[in-house]
Amino acid sequence: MTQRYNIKETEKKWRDVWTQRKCFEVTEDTSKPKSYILSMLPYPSGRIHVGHVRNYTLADVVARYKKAKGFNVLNPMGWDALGLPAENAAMERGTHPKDWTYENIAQMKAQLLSLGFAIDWSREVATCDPSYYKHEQKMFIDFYNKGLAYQKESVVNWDPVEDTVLANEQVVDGKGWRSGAPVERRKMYQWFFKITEYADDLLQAIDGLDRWPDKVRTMQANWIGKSTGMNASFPINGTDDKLDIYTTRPDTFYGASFFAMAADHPLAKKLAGDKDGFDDFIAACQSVGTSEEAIEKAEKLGFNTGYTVTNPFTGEELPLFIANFILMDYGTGAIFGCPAHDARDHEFAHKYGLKIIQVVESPEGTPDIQDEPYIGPGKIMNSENFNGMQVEDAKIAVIKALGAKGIGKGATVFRLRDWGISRQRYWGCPVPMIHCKDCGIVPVPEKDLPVELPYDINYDTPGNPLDRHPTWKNVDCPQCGKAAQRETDTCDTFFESSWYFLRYLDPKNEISGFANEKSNYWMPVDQYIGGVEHAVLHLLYSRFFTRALKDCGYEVPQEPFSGLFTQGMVTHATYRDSDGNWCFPADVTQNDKGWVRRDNGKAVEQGAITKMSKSKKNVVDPEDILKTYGADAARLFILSDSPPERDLEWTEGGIEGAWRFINKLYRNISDIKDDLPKSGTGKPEVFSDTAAKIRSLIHQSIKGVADDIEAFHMNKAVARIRELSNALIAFKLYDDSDKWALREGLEALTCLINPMMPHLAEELWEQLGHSTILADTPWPEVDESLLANDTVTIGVQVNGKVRATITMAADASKDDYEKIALEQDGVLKALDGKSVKKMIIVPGRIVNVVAG
RNA sequence: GGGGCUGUGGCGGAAUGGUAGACGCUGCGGACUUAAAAUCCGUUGACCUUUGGUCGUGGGGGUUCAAGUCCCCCCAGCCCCA
Repeated sequence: MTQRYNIKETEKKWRDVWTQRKCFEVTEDTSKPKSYILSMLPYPSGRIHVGHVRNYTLADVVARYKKAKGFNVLNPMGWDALGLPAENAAMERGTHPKDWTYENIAQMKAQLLSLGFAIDWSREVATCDPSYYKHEQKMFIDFYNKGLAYQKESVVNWDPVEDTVLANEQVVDGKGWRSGAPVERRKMYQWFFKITEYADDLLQAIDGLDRWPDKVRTMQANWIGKSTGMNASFPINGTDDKLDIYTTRPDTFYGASFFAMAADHPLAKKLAGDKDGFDDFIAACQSVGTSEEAIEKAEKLGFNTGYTVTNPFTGEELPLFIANFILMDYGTGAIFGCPAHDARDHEFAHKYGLKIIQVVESPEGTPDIQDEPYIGPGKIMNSENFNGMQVEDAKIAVIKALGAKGIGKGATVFRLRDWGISRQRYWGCPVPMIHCKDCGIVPVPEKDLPVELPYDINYDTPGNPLDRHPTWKNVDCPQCGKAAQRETDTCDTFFESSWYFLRYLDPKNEISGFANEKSNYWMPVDQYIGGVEHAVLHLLYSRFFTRALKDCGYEVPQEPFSGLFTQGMVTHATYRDSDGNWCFPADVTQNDKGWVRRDNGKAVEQGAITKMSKSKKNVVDPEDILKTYGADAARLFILSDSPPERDLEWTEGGIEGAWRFINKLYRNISDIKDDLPKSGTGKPEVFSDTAAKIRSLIHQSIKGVADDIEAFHMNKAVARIRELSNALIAFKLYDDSDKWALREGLEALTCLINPMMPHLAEELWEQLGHSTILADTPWPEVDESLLANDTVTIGVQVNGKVRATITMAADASKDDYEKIALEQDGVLKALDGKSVKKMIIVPGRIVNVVAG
C-alpha cells in the first residue's frame, strides 16, 4: 500500500530528534579536523526572506556534507540586532527599539528553525545584548590605548530638520531621505578607527585569499585604491606660505596650467578669505554632499585666489585656485592641474579659460587635445629633457629631478579613509568614553563595562535620545572624580559584525570576548557564505579587525575568512495592475486572458524580473512556501537549476517540481523497501550485468555529488541526484544481486540527498531499516574500481562533423577504433569516395576522419 | 567614463578543446479514471518533402583534425566604482 508523505509531521519529527540529540552542538575536538562554516548574520527585520533561505541553505549543505566527511563542523547563527530600522519603527509605531528587536528575533528564529538547518543554536548571539557589546567596548578601549581609535573633526552630512547626521546612502539628491530637507556639510568631532594604518597590508594580503571570488578581491583592491605619485612643495609667490601638492602624474608638469587646493584647505581662508565672493563660494562647496560620487558629479567650480605658484620646470607663473573637486583628506589637499591629460582638469580649464598644453603623445595619432583630454600611455612631448620618454619612465625621472632639488619626493596615497564609526543615534553600542573638563577623554574603566543603553528614552523631539537623557550622560570622571559626561555617540553597526564570528566561539564568556584557545582551535573561518553586497565594507572591516585585535594581544589569525562564497540575488517577476499599483505574486493568478488580480479580476501586466524588493512587491514569503511545500522542497528548489553565484529566479513551477520529486522518492522507496535484502546483508560474489552497470552509476554519483558540493555546484549535484534516482526507480529486479545493488543504491541516494533534504533523508533512512540517524552517518565510501565504465560511446566525425556514434570497450586499441569507425554507414556515406587523409583517434573521446 | 560579469531550445540551465542542449520546468500526445487531480508512458532546438539531410551556442573574423569553450574586434544586458 502506497503511503503518502506527510511533510509537516515528518519534518517536525526529525527536527525534534536532532534537537534532542544535540546533533549540531559542537565543542573543540582535536581528534577531528575542524570546519568553521559561517553565514552572514541576519538583521532581525521580523521575517526571513528568500535571500536568507538561500544563504543558509547553502551553508547547511556544506555543513552537513563536511560533517558526513568526518569534520568537526561549527555552523552558528546570530542577530545583527542594532541599527536604524529599530529606531525608525520606534518613531513610526511608538514601540521601543529593544522590544521591537527581541520580538523580531523570536519570530525569525521560529522561521529559521522550521527550515531544519544544522545550526548550533546553543551559540546564538544577539549583538544588542549588553553581554555582547560589553566585550566590544573593551576592544574599543584596547584600540584607543593602541592609537587605533581616535577622535577628529570631520565633515558630515547634517540633516537640519531631523537634527542628525546622515550616512551617504541616506542622502538622496542632496536631501535627507526622510525629511527631504537640503543636507548641509558640517564639521563635527567623530570617532575613527585607524584602518589606514593597515592599508598596505590589507591590500597585499588579498593575494593570499585564494579561496575568495576574484570579483571581491578586485573590489577590495579598488576600494583601498593605492596610487603612487609624488608630493612636492612650492612657494606661493608674494607670501611666506608653501603649497604642498600631491600628484599621480609628475610626468605632466610641463602641461600644468593651474594649481588648486581644497575649499577646506587651511591656506584657503588665509589667502582669499577677505576676497569678494569667497564666502559664497565656500557655501556653494558645502552644499555638495560628502560622497566622492556627489563631488564628482557636481559642476567643477573654482575661486581664483589671485596668487600664483611658479612651475618648477617652465618657470611660468600659474594661477592658484580653490576648487570644489579637490578633497582635503586625499593626498595633501592640493594639486597642479594638467588639463590636457586629466578629465576634471580639462573641464575646469574650459570653464576658466586656462591653457591646455599637450605633453603626452597618443600612440594612435594625436587627438584634438582641446576637445578631449588624453589619459592613456604614450611618449612625452613638449617637455625638454623628458621628451621621448614613456609616461611611466618620465614619472620616475621627474620625481628624481625634483628630489635632487629638494622640493619633492615619491609618495604613496590610498583612497581608503579611516573608518568613521560615530553615529548620533540611540540604538547602537555606546562609545565607552568619558569627557572630563580637566582630564580630557578618559576611557570607562573595565570594571564599569558594559556601558549599557538606558531603556527610558523617547523620540518626542529630533536628535539623539542619549544626548538629551536627563541622567545617563552625567557621570563622575574615573580619573579625577569630578563631574563629567559620557560620550553620547554610538558605534556604526559594522562594528558588531566585524567580530561576531569570534564571539560564536565562546558566546557565554563573561570575562572576555572569546578565549584564545577557542580562537586558536576554530579560526579562521573555513567557509564564509553571504551576499556580494558586503564585498567591500563588512569584509574589509572584519579583516581590519583581526589585524587590530592581534596587535592588541588577542590571539587571532591575520585573515578571518580563508574561504568566501558570494551568492547571487533572488529575483521574481513583477506585476502591475491597470491602475499602476504593484501586486504581490500571491495576489495575482493566470487565466486564459493572462495575469489578473485574485481579488477583483482586473488585468495585471507582468513586468521585469528583478531583485525581490518590498517596494515592487515582487516578494514571496518563505513562510507560505514552508506551509505548503515544506522545508525540504524549498531547500531543494533553491539549490536546483541556478548556479549559487548567479541570480535565482523564483517561480511557482519550480517549487512544485521540487515538491513532486520529494513525493516521488518517498513513494517509490516505501513501495520497494520490503522487497530488498536486510540492511547489512553480505555483498554477493557475482553481480548481474545490469546490477554491475547500476553500481557503476551509484559510485560515480557518490563521487560526483561530493565533488559538486565541494565546488559549490549545487545545481549540478541536484541534477546528478535526479539522474541516479531516475535510474534506481527504473531498475528492474531479477535476482538477488539486483536487489542487493538496489539497496546499495537507495542507501547511497539517501546519504546524497541528506545535505539538501535532510528531513526526507532521515525518514527514508529509517524506512530502509536503519536505527541510526543520518545526521551522524558518514558519507558513503566510493568503490574506485566501479568509477570507470567498461564501455564508452563516442562520436565519429568526418571532417569535424558527427556522422555516427560507436560504442567501444574501454580498453579498445586505436586500431579497433579505426576499424569500427570506418565501417559505419554514416561515415562511409559522408566519405563518398573521398580518400582518408588522416585519422584523429582519441580513445574514449572522439574519432575524426579527415578526408579530402 | 573606468573595472568586472553574463549572453546556449519556449524557460532555468549542462557540456577536462572532442556526440551541444545533461537535469529540470513548460507544452503536446497517450494510459489509468464516470470525471478531475495525482501518477505513469512517449515526445518537445529550428528548417527541409521523406528514408534522411541542412542549419544552430549574441554578431563578425582567426587558431585547430575539431571551438559554446582559446585569440582579436563589435553588440546587448547586469553589477561595482566613478
